[in-house]
Amino acid sequence: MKKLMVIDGNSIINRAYYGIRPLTTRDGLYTHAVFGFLTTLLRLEGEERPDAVCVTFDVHAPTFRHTADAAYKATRKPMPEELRMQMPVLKEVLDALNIPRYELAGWEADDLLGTISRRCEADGWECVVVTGDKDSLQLITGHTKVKLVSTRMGQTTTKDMTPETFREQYGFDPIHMIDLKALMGDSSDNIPGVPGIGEKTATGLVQMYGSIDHLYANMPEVVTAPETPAKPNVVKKLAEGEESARHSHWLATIATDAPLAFRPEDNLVQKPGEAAYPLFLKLEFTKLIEKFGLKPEEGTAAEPKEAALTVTVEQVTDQAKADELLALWRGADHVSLLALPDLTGVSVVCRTGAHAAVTAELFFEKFQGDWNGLLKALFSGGIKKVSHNVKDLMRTLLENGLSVGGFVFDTALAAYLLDATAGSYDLGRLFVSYYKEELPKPLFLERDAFSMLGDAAQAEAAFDSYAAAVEALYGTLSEKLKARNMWELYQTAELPLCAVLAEMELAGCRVDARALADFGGALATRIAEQEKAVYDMAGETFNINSPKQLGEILFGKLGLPHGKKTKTGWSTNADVLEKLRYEYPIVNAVLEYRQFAKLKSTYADGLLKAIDPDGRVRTSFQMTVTATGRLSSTEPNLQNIPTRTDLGSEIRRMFVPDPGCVLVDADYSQIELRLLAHISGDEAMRRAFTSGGDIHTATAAQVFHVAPENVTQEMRRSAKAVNFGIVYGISAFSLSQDIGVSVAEAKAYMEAYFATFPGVRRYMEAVVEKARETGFVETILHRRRDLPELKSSNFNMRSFGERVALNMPIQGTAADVMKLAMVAVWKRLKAEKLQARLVLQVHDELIVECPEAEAEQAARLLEEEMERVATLSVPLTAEAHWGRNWLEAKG
DNA sequence: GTTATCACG
DNA sequence: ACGTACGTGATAACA
Repeated sequence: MKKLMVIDGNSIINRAYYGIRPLTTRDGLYTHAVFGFLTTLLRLEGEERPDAVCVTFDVHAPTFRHTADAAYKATRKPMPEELRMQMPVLKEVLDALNIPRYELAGWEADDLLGTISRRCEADGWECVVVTGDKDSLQLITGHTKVKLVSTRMGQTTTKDMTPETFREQYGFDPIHMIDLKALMGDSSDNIPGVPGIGEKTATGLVQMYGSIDHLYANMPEVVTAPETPAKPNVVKKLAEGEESARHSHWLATIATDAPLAFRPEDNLVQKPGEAAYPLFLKLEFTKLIEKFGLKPEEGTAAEPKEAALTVTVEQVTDQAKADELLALWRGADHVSLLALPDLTGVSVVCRTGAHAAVTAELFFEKFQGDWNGLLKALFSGGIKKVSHNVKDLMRTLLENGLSVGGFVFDTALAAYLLDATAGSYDLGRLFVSYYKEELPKPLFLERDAFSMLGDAAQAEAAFDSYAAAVEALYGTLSEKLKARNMWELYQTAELPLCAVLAEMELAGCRVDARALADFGGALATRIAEQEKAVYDMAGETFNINSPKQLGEILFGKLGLPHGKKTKTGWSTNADVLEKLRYEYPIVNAVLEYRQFAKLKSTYADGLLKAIDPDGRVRTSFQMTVTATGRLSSTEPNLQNIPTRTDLGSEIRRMFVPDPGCVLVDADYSQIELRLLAHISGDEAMRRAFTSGGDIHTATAAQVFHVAPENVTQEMRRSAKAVNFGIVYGISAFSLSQDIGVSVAEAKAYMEAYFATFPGVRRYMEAVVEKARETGFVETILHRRRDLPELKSSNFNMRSFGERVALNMPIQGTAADVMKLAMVAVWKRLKAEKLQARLVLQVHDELIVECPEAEAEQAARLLEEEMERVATLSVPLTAEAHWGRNWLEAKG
C-alpha cells in the first residue's frame, strides 16, 4: 500500500519558530523557523519513508469557514513579524524542493488535512498526518495515523497516534474527539462546549456514550462511569447546554470535503528542482544542502563578486622557481597560505593585481630542492602572511623548529570576532556564508586547516581553492573589523596572542605521573569502600554511575523524598543529594563515591593518559569557541583542575616545574566585580574597592548598614551571592535557591543591594535596553556578541538574552584584559631575556614556569603587566605567588 | 549521538 | 504566567 505524508505547515513551522534559537543569515534574514521545518521534514521522511509528501497551509483571509461565527479564532494572537517573514520563504523552499503545498481561502489547514486524508483512503492510500495540534486526532482511522510533533528544549520528539494508541490513551475511539470537544469546549479555538462541563466529566461521558447523539438519547439517566450515576447538576448542565453542545460539535468537526484539487499520486516524492541549490545557499543552509543531496546546476556556477579572483595555479617543483617566488612574496603586500597538517605541502596565493593572483602549490614529495630552507624562508618575518587558524599553524611550525614571524591576519579569528556565536569557522562554511558560493568538495579542511587530510589527491585538487578563499576573506573580513571598531582588539590582543598560545601549548606543563598514579590507586580503594557501603545499604548491587539506576534505588526502592526535575527520571544531582546526605547514610556514601569517581576518572586516569613521553601535558587552547571572548582548553582541559575541595586540590600538587624551577601563579583579584564597578560607574561600589579590604564584606557592610567589623559570616555570604548573581544576570528565584532563603528574602536582598548601588541598577537597565535597540552587546574594547534572543517570542529565550546582555560585557572585558596581559607578559619575558615561560591560563590566572632564581622577578613582572594593561576607575590588582607545585604556587 | 553530572572561573 | 543564574569540557551511561 502506498503511503502519503501530509504536513500541517503552519503547525510545524510554529513549533520550529518557538523552539529554536533565532538565527539569521549574514544579511539579517531570519531563517530559524524554516530551518527547523526542514530538519523536521528530513527526520519524518527518514522515519516514514512515504511515497508521497505534501504540505498544507492556512490562508489568513477575512472570510472563515464558519462565517456565522464572527468571533471565531478571534482569540488567536497575531503571528510575530519574525515568523511572518519566514512564511513566504518556506513556501519558496517547498516549491524549489518540488513538494506540493495546498492552501484554500476560507479553509483551515485542519480541513485540508481532513480532506486529503479521506481522499487518500478513498484511493487506497495510507495517510500520515503530521502536526503538533491535537485537533487532528479525530482524523485517525485504520488507514490514517497522526504523527504528533512536539519540540521541547530544542529537541523534537514525535508520537505516532493510531486507533490503538489513541484508544489506549483516551479510552474511546478517535472520531469521538469531536464529541469530547463538543462537551468540554476549547478556548483556543473559541468552541464554547457545555458550560460547567470540564475535561474529566466530558471524558467520562464520551467513554460511556461515544457520541453526543447517543448521550442525549439516553438523557436524563446518564452515567459518567459504569454504575456511577452522573451528578444531578451534570444532567442539568447537559440539558441546558444541548444547543451549545450541538453547535460546538459542528465547530469542532474537521471538514473532509474541501473543494481541493487533490490526487495522492500528484504528490509523489520528486527530486529537488534547480532552484533549490541557490536558494539554500542564500539561506546559508550548508548542512542541509548535503542532507537534501542538492547540487549546483551544471555549468552555471555564478561568478562571485567579492571573491572574484583570476587565479593562475602553478605546481612548483624546482628550486629556481621557488627562489623566484620567494622574491615575489617578499615584495608583496602579503600572501595568503594554507599548509598541510604535517607541513608536507603549502599553497600560497599572491596577488598580482586587483583581480588577479598566482597560486603556488608546493609539495615536499615533488619538490627538487631544499624543502626546509624553503619553509624557513617562507615563515620568516620577511614575508607577510595571512592564514586560517594561525595559532595551530604556529604550533606546528614551532614543533618543527621553524620561526613564526610575519603573520598579519587570521581569517578564522576574524570571523570569530565578527560572529562569536556562529559555532564553526571552517573555511568552506565561511565562504558560503560570506559569498553564497560553495568551495569545491570534498573538503579536506572540513573542521580547520589542520584537521585531516583525506585522500591526498583530493586534497591537492581543492588546495588552491581554499588558499584563494583565505585571500578573498582577508579583504572582506578586515574591512568589516575596521567598520566595527574591532581592529584594535584584533591587532593588539587576538592576533599577537596566537604566538603566545602556540608557545604555551608547545611548552606544556610537567606532571608527576608517579604521584598521580599513586593518588589514583588511593582513590580506587576509597571508591571500593563507598561502593560496598552503598550496595549494603541498598540491599543490592547496581551501577551507581547511572543516574537512572541510582534514582530508582534511592527514590523508588528506598522511597527517599525526591526532589523534582528531569525528563528521564528523578534528579540525583549534588543539589538534591546534598539536602539528604546527613539524614540518609546511603546518600552520603553516594556523594563520597561520586567525588572519588570523578577525581579518578577525569583527573587521575584522564590526566595520566594525556602525559606525553617527556612527562609534560599539552593542552590546546581554543581561541574561537566561547561567546564571551574567553579561551577554552581541551584535550586535556587544564582550566578545570580541582581546587575547591582539599582532596581535589591534591591534583594540583601533581603539576610541577622542571628540576630547579618553580611555578609562579598570578591572579586578578575580583576582576569581574571591579569591571562592574568601573563600567556601571556606581560611586558606592567604587568606594568599596578603593577603601581596600574584602569586597564581599564591604558590600555587606553597605547593604546591611553596619560597620565592616560587624559583618557576620552570614551577611558576607549573602552579599557574595548577590555580587555573583548580579554579574550573571540575577533573578530573585535563583538567588534564593543559591543561598537557601525564600524568594521574598532574596528579593529583599536585591532591593537593598540596588538601593546601596543605584548605579548598578541603572547599568543593568541601560545595557539591556541598548542591546534591544542594537541587537548586540559589546565589551569596552568592542568585542561583540549578537543577541537575536532578545527579539524571541519565547519568554525563556528572551530572558536568557537579557541575562547574557548583563553578563557578556563584564566577562568579555575581563577576557580582553587577560588577553592583553598575556601579550604584555610574554613580550616582557622576551625583552628581559628571562628563561621564565608562560605555561597556563585559567581565565583570571596566569602560570609561569621559571628557574628558582627568577621567581621573584617573574612574580613582580606578572603583577605589573597584569595591572598595567587596563586603567579603570577602581584599582585593578593582581597577586603572584610561587612554589614547588601548582597547589603551593596558589599562595 | 544525546543526557546527566560535575570540575573550573 | 512563563522557569531561572554567566561561560566552558570530560566522562559514563544509554539509546
